Amino acid sequence: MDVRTICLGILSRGDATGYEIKKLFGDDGYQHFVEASFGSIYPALSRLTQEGLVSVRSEIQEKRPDRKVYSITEDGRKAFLGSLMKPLPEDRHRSPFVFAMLFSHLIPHPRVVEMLDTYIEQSETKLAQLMEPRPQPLPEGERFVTGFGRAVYIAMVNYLHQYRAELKGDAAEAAE
Amino acid sequence: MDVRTICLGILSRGDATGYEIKKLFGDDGYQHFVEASFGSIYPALSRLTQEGLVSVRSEIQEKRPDRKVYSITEDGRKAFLGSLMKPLPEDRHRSPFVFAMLFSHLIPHPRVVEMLDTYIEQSETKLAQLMEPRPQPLPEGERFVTGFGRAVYIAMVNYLHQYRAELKGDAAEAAE
DNA sequence: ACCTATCTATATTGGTCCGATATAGATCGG
DNA sequence: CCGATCTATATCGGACCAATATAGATAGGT
Repeated sequence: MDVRTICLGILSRGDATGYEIKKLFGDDGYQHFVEASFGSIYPALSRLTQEGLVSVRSEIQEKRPDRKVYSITEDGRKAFLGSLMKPLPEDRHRSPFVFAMLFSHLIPHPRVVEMLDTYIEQSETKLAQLMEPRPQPLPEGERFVTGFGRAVYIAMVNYLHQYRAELKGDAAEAAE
Repeated sequence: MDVRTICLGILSRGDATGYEIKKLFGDDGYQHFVEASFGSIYPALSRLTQEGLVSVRSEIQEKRPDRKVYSITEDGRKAFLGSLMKPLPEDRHRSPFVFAMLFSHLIPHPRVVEMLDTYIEQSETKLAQLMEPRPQPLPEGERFVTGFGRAVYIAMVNYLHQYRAELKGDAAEAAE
């Protein structure tokens, strides 16, 4: 899903600046399933403005740089809805960690354990974010996304701990 | 993880052509956690050859176009191992489907069900690929990767079915 | 015999994306 | 006063990819 469509989706839920959109990809936002950088957000907003799918107004701020607030237009809502009605692009998963584990036989054992421990910590952090209580009732879409994310990360973390325990056993055996 | 490092990893397991490397990202290869296109594989192989990290030989084929077979060099092995010893880039997950579900309240119910059914089918296909029996014993790295992938996809598919059943209940209620 | 689909094989292109960088406005703790 | 961090907009060079190009096949249907 391209960055312009993602921006339209976000703006359909409320006005925002480029900086605010980027922050939504942070710790308690959409980071588990979409992301974009400043390098693509600002050009996307410019293009959407040119296409008439969003409008923009400047706000002067005291003590802070001025900000540009973007709003979705009626054409923008239609375009976004249209993109949801078309076949969706496939998911993409990239995991340097999982790829690296394929070569664990080439890596000194302590480094393998370190990689695994780092990945476990990162995964537990993300799961903790997903498990934080949210005001109820959740909108239906968010109920799905939260439940889905929790289910996947719980399975990940469980498997990682189980595998880690097996490594510990191996290390103990190796130490004998 | 950049495409050159991925290519080095793949070539550390055996010689291959650019076309063969691309095929490894297909159905029963690495697709669940890394991928690359021809648009990046061929330039990466060229660059690695220039850097002396791989070598290349041409093979004439009857009835088929000639092929270029790449082999990793000793420098290439060291470079690859070096990249595994450094902190790994973070995972990236992009799910247009999950993002779209956030807006399910804007989408006609039949389309939501269709999206969900399509995603369930795709996920079940990938799980079936992961569940196919493999010659035992698996190398340690592959044992982790296969187990991890299975754990994650089983959780996904279970949650998707459970959520789908809830939708069915909603639809039945709506039909009354 | 021809056409379409699919495979084998290498390679490039234009557009998208991103990490880094640039510029400019702050607060806060040491 | 300095470094870390936040707020805020924006661009750039390099990496990546879907599509395309070119060229070699097989196989099934009409």
